[in-house]
Amino acid sequence: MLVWERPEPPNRPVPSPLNRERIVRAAIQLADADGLEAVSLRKVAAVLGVGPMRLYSYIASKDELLDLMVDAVHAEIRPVGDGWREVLRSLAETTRQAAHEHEWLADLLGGRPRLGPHALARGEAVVAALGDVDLDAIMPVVTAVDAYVIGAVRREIAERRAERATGMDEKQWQASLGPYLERTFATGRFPALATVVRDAAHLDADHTFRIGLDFLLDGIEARISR
Amino acid sequence: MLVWERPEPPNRPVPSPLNRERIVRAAIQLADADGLEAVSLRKVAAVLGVGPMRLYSYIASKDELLDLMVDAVHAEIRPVGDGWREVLRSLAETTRQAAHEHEWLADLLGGRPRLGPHALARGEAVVAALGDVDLDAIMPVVTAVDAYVIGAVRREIAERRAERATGMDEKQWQASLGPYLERTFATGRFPALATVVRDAAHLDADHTFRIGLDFLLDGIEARISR
DNA sequence: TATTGATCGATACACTGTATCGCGCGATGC
DNA sequence: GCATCGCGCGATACAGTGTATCGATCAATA
Repeated sequence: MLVWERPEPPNRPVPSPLNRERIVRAAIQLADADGLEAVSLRKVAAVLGVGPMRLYSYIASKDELLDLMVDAVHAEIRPVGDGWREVLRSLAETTRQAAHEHEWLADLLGGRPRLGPHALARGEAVVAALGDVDLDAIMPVVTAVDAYVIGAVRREIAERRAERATGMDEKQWQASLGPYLERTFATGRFPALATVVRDAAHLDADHTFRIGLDFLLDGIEARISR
Repeated sequence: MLVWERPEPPNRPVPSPLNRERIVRAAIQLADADGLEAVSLRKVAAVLGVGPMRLYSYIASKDELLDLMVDAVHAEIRPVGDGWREVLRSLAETTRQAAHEHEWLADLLGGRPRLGPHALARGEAVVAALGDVDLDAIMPVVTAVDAYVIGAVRREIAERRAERATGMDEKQWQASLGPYLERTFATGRFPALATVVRDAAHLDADHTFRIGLDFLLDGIEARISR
């Protein structure tokens, strides 16, 4: 093809000044909008106006990008309060809140060791605020609270998604799950479970989370102050 | 191409009698051997000597297959014991054990509502064994224990994998993580955390799990018998 | 026996993460 | 100032994914 009919190379848009922060922000933006499965290296690169391979100068794999996303969110998690109990409660609540703002976090929490700077800074803040706790008790206590929060948040987000999947509101959800459970319970194979689901009081997500957390904190208190 | 040179259609291997159970078993076998990312519909189908599309007569999507896998494992989880405390402890321990036998379970636990027959049967067994607990307290209590177990197991498996990834044994792990943490702590940005990691007692996975579980059960006991 | 209907699975599609490697550009040496 | 070198970038390629489509095939029916 002759020069004349060959188009000039597009005058490169000022080569996007890239860095990990911009990449991670783009990825988080995609995940916030459309969930974790909307995060592909191609889409992230597209948001940044860049070819996919460009990202590999900054990360070695997609998993690393996910690690960076999780660590970035940990920058928002800073427990506050006086005394170990308030600190741990705050740790749990702020983590849960972060997962509400970034539902994809539920998919990632607990999936890989958190060794990034922001996660470590969070750990530092927690440990520093736990000065009134015996040194050897700190790790088990924080680990236990972390475990509870990870599991509780996962369950909560999973349920929320399932609700949303059937229709938009709780009505549709009950209209679709209710009948299934009703039919299943009608078989008589789960009498005790049926009684609980049908007759026991139902708590909303907030209360459920807090009650479980109270159980745990009560138990910790009993052993700590012993 | 003339008939003469065209090969006869292979005399069909007795069309594999398929059913969900066989499909799920094949998928679990793959996942046990090489992790969840080794489970693709093509590979599952190959194990069964069948085309990939054949599976869609039995499941509507891959997610459904994963749901079936999780439910199948729940058949193994049957808490035993006398009194609510033993039952809940057994529930936690057997779930953890199942995750040790099927590490991929850690990736799935808590990710979707568990409404399958085996999961419900597990729920029935738990609730039935909790006859000594107030009806309205059962859901919150079981939910809390479930949350703790999900989070604790995820953390534990994640750490185990990270260890395995660096080398095979704990030596290599410490040789690779240790220096990183050492260098990071050397910056002086995480003094409290550094003290805990360096000076506090370190518990193994079993103890960590049990201590957290004890915290929780103690807290539950305090509120239940009130 | 001819026709219909359902069923099965090969093929195709859009998309993924990432290895490869030729091109083009900036820096270096003459 | 010019030629050469080296290197980094990113287009292309590859192997794999989940699943929609739809033609061929076979059993059941008229």
